[in-house]
Amino acid sequence: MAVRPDRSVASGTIAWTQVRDEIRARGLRWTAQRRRILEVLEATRGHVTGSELVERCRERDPATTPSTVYRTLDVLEELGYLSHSHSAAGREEFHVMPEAEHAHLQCRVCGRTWELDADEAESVVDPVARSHGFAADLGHLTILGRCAVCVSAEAAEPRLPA
Amino acid sequence: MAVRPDRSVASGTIAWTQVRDEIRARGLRWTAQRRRILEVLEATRGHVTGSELVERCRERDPATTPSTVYRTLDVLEELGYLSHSHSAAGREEFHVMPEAEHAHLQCRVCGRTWELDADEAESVVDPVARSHGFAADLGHLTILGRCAVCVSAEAAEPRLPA
DNA sequence: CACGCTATCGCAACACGTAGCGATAAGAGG
DNA sequence: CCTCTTATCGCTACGTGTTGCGATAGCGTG
Ligand SMILES: [Mn+2]
Ligand SMILES: [Mn+2]
Ligand SMILES: [Zn+2]
Ligand SMILES: [Zn+2]
Repeated sequence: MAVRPDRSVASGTIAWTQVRDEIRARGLRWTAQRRRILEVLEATRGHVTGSELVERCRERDPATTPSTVYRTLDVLEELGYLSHSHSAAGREEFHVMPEAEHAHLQCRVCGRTWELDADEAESVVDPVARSHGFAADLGHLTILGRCAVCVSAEAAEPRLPA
Repeated sequence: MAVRPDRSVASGTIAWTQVRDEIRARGLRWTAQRRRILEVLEATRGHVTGSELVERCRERDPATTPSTVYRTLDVLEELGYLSHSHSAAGREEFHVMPEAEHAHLQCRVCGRTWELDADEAESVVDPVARSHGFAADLGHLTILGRCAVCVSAEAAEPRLPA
């Protein structure tokens, strides 16, 4: 559904003049609120939650309303400028224009996360593509579990050392 | 972390006398509220959200409090009698004593879900086990995407038929 | 530039959980 | 059966989003 437009800028950076034009071209409207959200996104790297973005918008304009921010994030995701996955807690985490689609690994013990590049993510979902004809949304995928470090820490300390 | 005790009952059924005994053995307490939640779970098949369980408890006792239900669900999951994954919307979905650990496929277009048996789920997470030493939590895994039916429907109807 | 359509806004109410707190009661021990 | 410890309860307030609605304001058109 989400269309990913071509981009002429460095990866990880939103070309906001392009966003503005595309929004207008679709009969949507370029508003001060949307421009502000885009500014915040421009200054954002990596993963962010919606409430973090609301907070950052409020730093620039205390009058910022959460519903406006969340609705704009929906629009931008629909247009392909954002994607999201879910943290272990189930909360949405937005990715600002990831240079390439990637999936995630998150350790439920230490909380650290890793990104799986497109190739590796592809090899993960290959079995379901073959057996079910299922077209997985790689960017949405987060695999929860225990990382190598935490697994071996558990093995070393099977019970509380009395 | 969650310990999965041996069970002598049919799969998909909670042996609530065993839950009671295990709760007491751990210094926890067997209360009327917990018994009621167990009764509701006994009558439940497949996947359920927390709010659905609150609602079903209220049918039996209108005085049911959400926080009590959610806290009990946490306890039962800790003890290994429940597991949860997340729907496309990110909400928790509980599985009552699944006969075997299984992962999920969910179509974001039609909403249907499929269960991946343990073998298939294993083959999905095998690449990350090999390359990262990552021990994935299969029961928590939901792969979102488009099912075979919806993919071919899209291909057949590339644009709105004018 | 003024007009009109309607997308978007802010607000208030709601939904779903979570967390802290003082009161209650489970249940172990005598 | 009484006592004591403390796990659990219900309550309230909070956090994070979502939704419906009436008012506002983009922006395409003449
Ligand atoms: Mn979860
Ligand atoms: Mn999602
Ligand atoms: Zn870890
Ligand atoms: Zn489908």
